[in-house]
Amino acid sequence: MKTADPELMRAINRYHVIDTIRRDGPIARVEIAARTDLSPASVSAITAQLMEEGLIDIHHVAPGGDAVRGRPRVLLGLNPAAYTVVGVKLTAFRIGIAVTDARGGSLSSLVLPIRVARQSPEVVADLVEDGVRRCVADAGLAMDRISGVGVGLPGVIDGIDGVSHWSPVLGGTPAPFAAAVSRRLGVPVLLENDANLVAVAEHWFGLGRDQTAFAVVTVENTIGLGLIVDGKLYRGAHGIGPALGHTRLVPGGLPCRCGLRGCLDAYASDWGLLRMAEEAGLLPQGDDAPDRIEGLVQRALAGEVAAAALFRGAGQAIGIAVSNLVNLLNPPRVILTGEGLRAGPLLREPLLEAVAENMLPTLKDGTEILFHSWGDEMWARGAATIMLRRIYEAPWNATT
Amino acid sequence: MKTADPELMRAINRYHVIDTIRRDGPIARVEIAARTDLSPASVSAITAQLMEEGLIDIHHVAPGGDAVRGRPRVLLGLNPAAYTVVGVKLTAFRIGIAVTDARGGSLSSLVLPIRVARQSPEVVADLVEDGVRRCVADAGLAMDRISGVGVGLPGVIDGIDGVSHWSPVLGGTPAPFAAAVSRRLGVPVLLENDANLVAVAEHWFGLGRDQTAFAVVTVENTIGLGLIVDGKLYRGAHGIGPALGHTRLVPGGLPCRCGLRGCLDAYASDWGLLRMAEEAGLLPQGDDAPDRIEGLVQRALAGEVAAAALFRGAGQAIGIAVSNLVNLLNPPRVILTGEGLRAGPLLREPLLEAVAENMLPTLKDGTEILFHSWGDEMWARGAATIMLRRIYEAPWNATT
DNA sequence: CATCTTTCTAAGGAGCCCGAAATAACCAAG
DNA sequence: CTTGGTTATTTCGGGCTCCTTAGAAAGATG
Repeated sequence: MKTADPELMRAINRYHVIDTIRRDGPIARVEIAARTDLSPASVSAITAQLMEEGLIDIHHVAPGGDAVRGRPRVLLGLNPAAYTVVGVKLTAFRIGIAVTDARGGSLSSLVLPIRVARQSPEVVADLVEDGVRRCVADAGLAMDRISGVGVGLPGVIDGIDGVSHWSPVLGGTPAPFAAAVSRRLGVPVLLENDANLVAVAEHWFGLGRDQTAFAVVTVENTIGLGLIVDGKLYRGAHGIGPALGHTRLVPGGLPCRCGLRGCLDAYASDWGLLRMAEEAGLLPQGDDAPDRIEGLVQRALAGEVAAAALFRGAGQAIGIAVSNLVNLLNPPRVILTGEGLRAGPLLREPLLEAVAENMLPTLKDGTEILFHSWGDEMWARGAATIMLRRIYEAPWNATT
Repeated sequence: MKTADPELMRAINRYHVIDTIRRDGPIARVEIAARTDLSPASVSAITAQLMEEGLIDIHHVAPGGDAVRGRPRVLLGLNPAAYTVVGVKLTAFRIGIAVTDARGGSLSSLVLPIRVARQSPEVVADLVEDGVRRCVADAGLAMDRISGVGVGLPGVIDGIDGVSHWSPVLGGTPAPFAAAVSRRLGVPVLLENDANLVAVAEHWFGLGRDQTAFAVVTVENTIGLGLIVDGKLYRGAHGIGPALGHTRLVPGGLPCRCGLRGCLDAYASDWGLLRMAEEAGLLPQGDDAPDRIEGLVQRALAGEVAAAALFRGAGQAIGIAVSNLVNLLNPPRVILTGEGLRAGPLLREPLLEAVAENMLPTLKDGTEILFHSWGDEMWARGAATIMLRRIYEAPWNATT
């Protein structure tokens, strides 16, 4: 057990300072002191050390608060150049890679349109290695400038040990993927469920910046869930995070990849939509090429009734799952995101209706449901963020 | 924001010491020092203060650890007499009251067999007042010896502000019940969802003593859920805890008290069982007197097929909900408890089958499902515990 | 140049932790 | 009964960080 010694005290105050700078952008020392209740003297000492380490830097000098007189405030901000990290996102169809700075800004990016799911984890690790080396070179950097790699992928992922227990991308056998990639690249690698990754990114850079607890639902090839509780990523047993896609929605319903029946995934994920479309004769049997789901979306948006019904059903299913989530856990905010929202209002409206219909009336006032559409850069931030978390991690986690 | 100063440091270490004493029973100072990594000097100082405050006391003197030589260890334990609190449990049929000491030991108890649900919150507060005064007198104490009252009841309860937003006991209009009782008795009153209360009690005194995260499912007049995450009670928005009873199990299924359809409560709570029994012609229409559900249990245990089917169905429904909970949140341990388990194996077996059938195979190894049957004294401990939590609360919650 | 605000530096004081030494309590052998 | 060995607990001094206060330096305005 970590005891509380002066070192921890320093670490806590240091964390408060960094966190304030992160949250409230470029900010003057006096202002930090006011918000953290630390004395200006302490803030000065801490920021001096942070600057020496390169974690923060001087953004610019601005005239004082209300009055324009007096010595101008020196605004401090996170130093983008403090760390360079690589974000990797694995989906069934592609490997996305981006090199980002410490603020989540993208230095270079790369997409490998590869059907990852048919390859063994060792092969995937090889592909990731090649892609990362390429992308780092594109950014004009050497590998030794990279502080770490964050890999996000759907499935049951042990983010602490870096093991994929079950994933549509890496298969059903436990794969120590983080170690595999780390061995190849010679830098630390963190593996994380993609929804967790998004949750952390939302917490640092997105709609969760000012929140201490919220839920993120990702709608993609699978339906994922990330939870921030008490400002920290929620993990269940053994480092495995939460999952929404395999809640039983319809007992004895459609079969799902996981071997169970009636999962949300079978009704609302890309995978499930394709299965249902095949079943309904809308699509021929086939593999899961990315253009198939795109085609289905286009047909639905163009007004094809049967296709539209699928997306409406998916929206409703997600809506029920979200309302269950709200009834169960009552998070103050739920952020919906992911490529699966591409069907737009077609999916969104039945989703919101189902939420309204199934949420306990008592909870309606206290819960926000938000949509957040991301560009490609945002998941890279997410992957980058899980590296940053290592650096900035709140110290009192360590006390138990 | 609370800054980290020496005071916080002390508070953290003090908490670690108390927590170690709580967990590992009567324990010597050297042993505390070993487990907390604090120096013997610090442990000595902290325990001296705790003894002065009366929170802990000397249990007895035992010969040293392995060898019998040397100065004997002085074993320290929580002092039962440190605080006296009253636990109150409200259900639809009765008010249970117990006076307990700081270790959860019962000094006196009382059950008022009153159908609480038909009375207004103000009347219920009057009844609680009378019962508490009686029970405290029975214990041979004066009211000014009581440090506080903890009230547990089912429903959507804001445990921070002490407001019942929706409850089968206090109705659907927000009722500031904690304030109402506190005004009458002149002592602090905490209101809490009964499942939260049980979760905290399990954490302090029961099957969650050694755990830092687990879930408690209570099966009674309603199905409740309490979550301990990171050693703390999980609360959603606005102090309202989680709830399992109103997850949608069967879309468009049986109507539930909450106004929705297909809730778990409609299938597995006492309330739902009675409704289904009436529907099936097993029972005449009637109110919810406690003997009705008891009668139904007896008939089922005696072999009446239709009645038994109801309980099997309830077990299955709970099993699905629990597996959803596990698939969703993956808590390392789930503790099932409550009077609703009175049907025994009749309910338990289909429940465990449904869990086995619906849980993601990957999670099976990491999740324990336990049953914990309580006597009446245990909920009183629960109610008492929420007072204790005030006293012992982990200090680093305060830093954000 | 006077004024004003921010930032830095320095000194004094308080609380905590830790290590070392002292003390306490008991056992066991002589 | 005494004395030495052994382990637990307490006491004490040094060192760390924090806070406050005060003052000086920096940088801008008027």
